[in-house]
Formats: sequence, C-alpha cells, structure tokens
Amino acid sequence: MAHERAPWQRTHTCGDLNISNEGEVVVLNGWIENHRDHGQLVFVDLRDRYGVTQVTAHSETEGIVDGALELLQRLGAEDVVSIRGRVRRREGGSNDERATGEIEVLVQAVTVLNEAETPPFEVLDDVEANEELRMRYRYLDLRRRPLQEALIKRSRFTTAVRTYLQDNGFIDIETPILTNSTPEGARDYLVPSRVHPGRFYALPQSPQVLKQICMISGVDRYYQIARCFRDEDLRADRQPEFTQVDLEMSFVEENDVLDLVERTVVHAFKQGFDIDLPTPFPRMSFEEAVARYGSDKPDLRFGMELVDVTQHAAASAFKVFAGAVERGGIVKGICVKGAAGDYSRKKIDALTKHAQEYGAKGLAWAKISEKGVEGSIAKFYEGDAGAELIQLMAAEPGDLLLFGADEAKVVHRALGEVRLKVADDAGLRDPQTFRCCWVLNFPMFEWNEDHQRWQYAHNPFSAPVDWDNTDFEKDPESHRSRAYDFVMNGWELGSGSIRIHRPELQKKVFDFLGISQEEQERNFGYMLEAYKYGGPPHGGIALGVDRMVALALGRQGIRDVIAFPKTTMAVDLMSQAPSAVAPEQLAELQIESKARQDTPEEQVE
RNA sequence: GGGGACGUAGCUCAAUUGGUAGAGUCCCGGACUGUCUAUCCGGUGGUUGCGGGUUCGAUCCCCGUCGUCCUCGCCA
Repeated sequence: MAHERAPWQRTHTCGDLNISNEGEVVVLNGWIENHRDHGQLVFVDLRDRYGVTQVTAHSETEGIVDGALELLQRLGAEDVVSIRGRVRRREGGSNDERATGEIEVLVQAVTVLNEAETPPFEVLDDVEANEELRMRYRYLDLRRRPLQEALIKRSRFTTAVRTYLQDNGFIDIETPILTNSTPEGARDYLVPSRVHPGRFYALPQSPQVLKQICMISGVDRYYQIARCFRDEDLRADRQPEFTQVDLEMSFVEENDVLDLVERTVVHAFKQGFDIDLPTPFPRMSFEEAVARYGSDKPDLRFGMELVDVTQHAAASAFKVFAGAVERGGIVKGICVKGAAGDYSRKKIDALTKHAQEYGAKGLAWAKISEKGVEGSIAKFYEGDAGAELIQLMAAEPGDLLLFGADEAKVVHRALGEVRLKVADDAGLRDPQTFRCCWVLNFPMFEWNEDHQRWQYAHNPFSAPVDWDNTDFEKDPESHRSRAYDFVMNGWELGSGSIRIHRPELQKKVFDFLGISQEEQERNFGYMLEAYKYGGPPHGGIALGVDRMVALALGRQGIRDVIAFPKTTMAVDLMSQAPSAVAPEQLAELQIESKARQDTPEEQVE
C-alpha cells in the first residue's frame, strides 16, 4: 500500500515546469533565492538542485489562503518553503535564461518548512565570497550552481568510468584503508592501534601493492575508485586525500593498457562532461617530451617547441652560450610568433625572473626585425651568425626569441616553464580545448642530491624496458622503465606501468635502491613471497579523478570539485579537523603528545 | 622548511604625504500590481585579524603572531 504524501510535499522540482504544465496545480519545495516585493504583488525565486522557478503571489488570486502573500513578503533568503499554486504563462514576459522562464507559479498557499538565519554571504551563482568563508560554510557554498554542477558532473563521470570498466570485465575490489606504512614515497598518515599499543596502521598512499597481489590472485582485471592519502604539503591541485581510478590488468603489455584507458577516458569525458577528446592520444617518449617541450607533461594545445641550437651556439661570440656548451651544457630556444611588440623590457624581465624560479641563471632574448636580430644578444649576432640563428629558429620579423643556456636539465625545466608562461600571456591555453598524450619510457632511476643515492623515478615496481639488461649499477641513468603517464593540457592525470612480476628481479631493483634485506622483508616480504607462487605479467595505471574533473570543468584547482576540501594547511574549516582529543583517548592508545593544544579544552582557547 | 600576496561593516571593496573610516550590497523600517541581482525613501552596523613598537597622533611605518591563497622544496 502506497504511503500517503504530506500536503506540503512537492509534486515537481524547481527545474521541471514549463508551458506544457499550464493550468496544473503543483507543489514546489525549495530555498528562497531572491525576493522582489511590489506590495500587492510579490515575486520569489525558488531554488532546488534542479533549477529555479518564479513563484508569484498576488492578493486577488482565486483560492489564495489568507495571509499567504504577507507570509511570502516576510520570508527571506534561504528560508525553506513549500509553495502550492497554479502554473501559468507569465504576464510580464518570459525569462530566456531559465528553463522555467516561460511560466510562473501563482501562489495559493505557503508553508514554512524551516526559516534560515541571514547567511554570512549571499548564495548566488556569481557571488564570490572569499574562500575561507566559503569553506567554513561549505554547505551554503555547495548550494551555488557552479558547485552543484561540479558534484553532478563528477558523479556522472565516475559512474561512466565504472560502467565502462564493468562492461570490459573489470571487477571493483575494495582494499583496506587501514594498512601498513612503507618508508618509500610520500609521508604516511598514521593510525594508532589500540589493541597493539605502540603499533600503527598507515592510510594507503595508493592501493599499489594490493592491486598487484590481486593479479597474483587471478583477479585478471581489477579496478577501484580509491581514496588515497599523502601527508605532504598541498597545492591548488593537491589535497591530503584524493581520489584515483585505480586499475590493473593481467597478461598485458603497454598497448593493452593504454588502449583500454584511452577508450575509458574518452567514454567518461563524453558521458560526464559532453567533451569529445581528440583521438588517438599521441604517444612520445619521456626523452622526446622533455626535448621538445621541456616537460614530462607537455601541453600540446600549442606548438612553440624548444629548438636545439647547441651546435650553433658552441661557436658563438656570446660567452654565455659558448661557455655553457663548453661546460657540457646545451642551448635551446623558443620562438614566440609575432610577440616582439608585446614584450617590453619590463615584461621580458618578468619572464627572466620566472625562468630563475626554476633554476635558470637568466634568459637570453632577441627580437627579430627586418634588419635582423635585436635585443640583449644582438651585438653577437650581426650578419651571418644572426641570419643562421633566425633560420634555425624558423623566425620571422616580429617574432620574439627566448634562449636558455645551462646544463640540459635546467634549460629544459626553465624554458619549458617560460613556454607555458608565454602561452598563458598570449591566451594559447584555451580551457575549452583538450589535448591528451601518453608519455612513455621514463627513466628507471634518478639521482637524489640530498640523500646522495639513486631512487626510483616512477615507482619501484615498474619493469625495465630491457629485461635482459638488469645490471643497474652500470650507468643507472640509462635504464628505461615501462612506465607511462597520461597527460592532458600540461597536467599529469595518470601514471602507471607494466610491473615486475618476477621476485628475483624485484629484489634486484630493491637492492639497487639500497633497501636493506630487513627492510625488504619487513615492507615487501609478503609481496615478494606472493610472486613466488605464480604472479602473471601485469600492468595498470592510476588516474587522478579530482584533476580530471577540475580540468574538464575549467577550474583552477581541485578544491572546487571536492565536496568537502581542506585548506593548504590540511584543515577542514567547517568541522575544524584535525582537532585535539580527550586525554582518555590518548591514554587508551598509550600515546602522549609533546605538542601544546593536546586536549580539547586548550584548543578552545 | 623557504619565498610572495592578502586580511578594514555580515559580504565585496575604498580611504591622498601618518591627521582617528566611507561606498555598494546584505540586514531592519516604510512606499509600491509585472519584477526577474525590481525600484524609491529612511535607518542600524567598525577592537581596521591579534599582540607589541615608533609617533603628539597609526588602517597607513617597523617587529612578532594567527589565518587564507599562490608557489619553490616536498609529493606522482
């Protein structure tokens, strides 16, 4: 037997009604967004998740309940109400900006469901109160259309990912949130164990090891939309907890993973955001990406590639160039088309400063005119040398040339960042344009200056490209791994690899990384043991959900696509987490804090 | 751990060379029958984040501190 509905309950949402409902008596529930009071005539915009409907109260309406008009006059922003009335075509002309703009609901009765205090900021789509306030009252901010849109599209997106992977034989497996700390990688969030005093769980930085174990278990195709935790300093695109589409496949090689992921991403971007990603995603090696774009996450929405002029520069009269080459460095340049006029000395200084933030000593520049090379390096580039440089850079009159001369790593980094900055200035990074690519074959290892040792470049489970050459001691830098990154518009959105599935090779990598036998045993013993019982060849990837959604919606950071985000100090301004706990709780865990503010009483002050 | 920006009315911002704070909006009261961020009239509202210093006098200068954001390092 069907439940009887209360009389205040809605018959339609605030986005439902249009001219086809004309004449119907309806009930709407929602929040009062705006309120236009003409005395005997009152307009109220009623909002819910689905839209906004104009509600009109008129004293002479047939059947209007006594006092309804006065009540509506008295109510204000964010009061929650139920409105009963008849749908009719608007008398004052329609509002084309709303789906419901042709009609209005002529009020017969008003029920107050809950009155709201005056909100600390106005809940309007285009009102931007400062972020601190918005996060403190996150529930109010979330009522705004741009935030609701993010939540809705994010949900559609993850649903599309799930559907697609399910249809392709993947099974969703939950892995533990309470797991083990590992010394490598990011700092862990720790959770003390009550039943094992002095011991700690760690929250997972990713389900990496467990998904590989799933492959050993014969799961064959695993996925999970998994929460990951890393206790590192935050950025606009980094939160202490974030979400990944994590997947792993058995008996595969790069092509299998890349093709599957490409299809999944294309499908989910279409379903979630109605965005058509251009396919196929180009593939390039790490080496090529760095050489051409100065970055392992190249933005392919525009060209302006780095041009190698090292050979030419070696013979240059310009000491900065020749000297850099002599010391084993390189010289590269970018050609900014038609920008000579746009860059004053002051703006070039700003670019130089930008380059210096990324380790460059400076930035050499030239403006090209009909007469040849002008600017800081002009006197070294008169006549043939200048003509040659112009030809190498494929420059034309009106172009701006920018050069970096240093060791290769520095030149690539700095010039790569300058390339992005210049493109930003010129509006070449259109947020509505999407260009994806794959970057392949990362180095296995990189030298860590601080710790004076080699460390893994990607993750320690990535297989080497050359299975037959695992003599890592010999020229460590030359070894390439079967790791790949998924990149869109200069953002790294995913990272994965074909894994090492033989325990002896995995041990060899751990050995080379200087992880002791005891550490290997303690942290990865169960994994190495598992492989002994028959681990299939496998590989996978993890895709950053927050970043994908932010990019698709053209948001600057990921905070706006997370319902309840944290600040750069990892604080939740709404709940005030993290907070002090009762002394009894600490005692039970056998924990003493050396910090102040270690009891709730002190924290309040 | 380092660098930078910001902090003034509930909100968004302004305030000359250092001379004791003002606008819009919100809110409150009034008028108003076709608005759509209604309009018009009137009104309330301030420990200038906090603490200290310089000064006859500090929103303004200096030091410290707290918070938010951006960023390098860190982090995949």
